[in-house]
Amino acid sequence: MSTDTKTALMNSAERAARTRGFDGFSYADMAQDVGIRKASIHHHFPTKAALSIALMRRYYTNFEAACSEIDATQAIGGARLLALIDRYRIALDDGKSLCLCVSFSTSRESLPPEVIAHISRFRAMMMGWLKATFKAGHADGTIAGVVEPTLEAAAALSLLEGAQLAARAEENPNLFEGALQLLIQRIAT
Amino acid sequence: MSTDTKTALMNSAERAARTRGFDGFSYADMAQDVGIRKASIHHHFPTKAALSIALMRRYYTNFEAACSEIDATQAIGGARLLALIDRYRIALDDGKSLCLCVSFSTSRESLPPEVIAHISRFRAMMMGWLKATFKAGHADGTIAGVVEPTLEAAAALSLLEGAQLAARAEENPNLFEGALQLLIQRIAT
DNA sequence: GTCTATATGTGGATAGAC
DNA sequence: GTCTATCCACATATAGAC
Repeated sequence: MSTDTKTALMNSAERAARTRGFDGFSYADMAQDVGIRKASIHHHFPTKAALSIALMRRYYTNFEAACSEIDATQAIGGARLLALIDRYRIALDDGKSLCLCVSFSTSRESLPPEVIAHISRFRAMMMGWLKATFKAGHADGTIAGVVEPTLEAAAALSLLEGAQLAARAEENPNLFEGALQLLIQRIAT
Repeated sequence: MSTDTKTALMNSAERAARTRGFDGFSYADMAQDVGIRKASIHHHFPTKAALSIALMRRYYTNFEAACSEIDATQAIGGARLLALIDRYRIALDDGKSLCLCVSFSTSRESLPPEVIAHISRFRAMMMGWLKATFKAGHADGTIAGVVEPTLEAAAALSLLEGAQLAARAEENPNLFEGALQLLIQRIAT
């Protein structure tokens, strides 16, 4: 099926983008990874800009679905926040990979406006989810010391992304844990 | 003087690396920026790897000096932390530029081992300085709620870098402010 | 130290056969 | 949908004149 090749290409590209940055991988890399010729990739993604848009779109959709699933499976604020932290931890892949958003932010100038817009949408979505989660955690008493949910959300998002970056910088997942310790300690289990 | 050209090249390269990433600029860009031919750059920096080492070295030295200067001019823990935050704010350049360390972390695979080692050294230096600063701020009562300085340092460093990234993602310095609000509120002035 | 000229590789992208 | 072949722009890097 042709869909399989397209998905395989996107998987390869996403992994590459998140480990080496958008400017750090080429069609040649994807071709070798997936096992087709690089010219064939253009049939699925005419330009690299188009590929970046598809990647960002899929990433957004998946992440939004993951947040919804957390809400559906976890009723408590603290548990929800822990689940999100866990997702960022897994995305880190032992210090080798970053959130696509983080990776794309550095390569900003190489990306089409549509991707930039999508990054904003992604961040807005995360901010909204985090704000609601801190509010819930404050209400049910499972997150300590919450005064202003909006400020908590902004700080938490930067902390999560910064912690990923720290771990990536030294390819050491322990740095992610260390950076998040204080936040995790505020959560009652 | 030849030193001036070399410095001009490093300034151009640092700016480019911090705004577009290490894979996002070329000798051609530097040549145009500084006003010499790209072949001439190789006289000062034989390879791009050598350039990256020189950039990281200088960045480390400058930042360490800045931290020392903060210690020399500010006696209070809270004031020191505010001064550091200010330095990160300035480095952000209205959402256009990142800490060299942050930018280099994403391009990890394109960099020589010596630069990777230097990034670790940079982070260790910052962690040490932050830990001492939180300790001082706790002792003199100018930073509220400090329990474990080491954890505070790890969280603060990730927060600072993540906040820069957030602001860079949307080229909006307000996001840096928003992410740091909670931390700043803990500082007595 | 800077230049022109050039080597050599690789980037993304296209044309057209199968 | 995938291939071979090819284009063109640009990357880092070198040789050698001035």
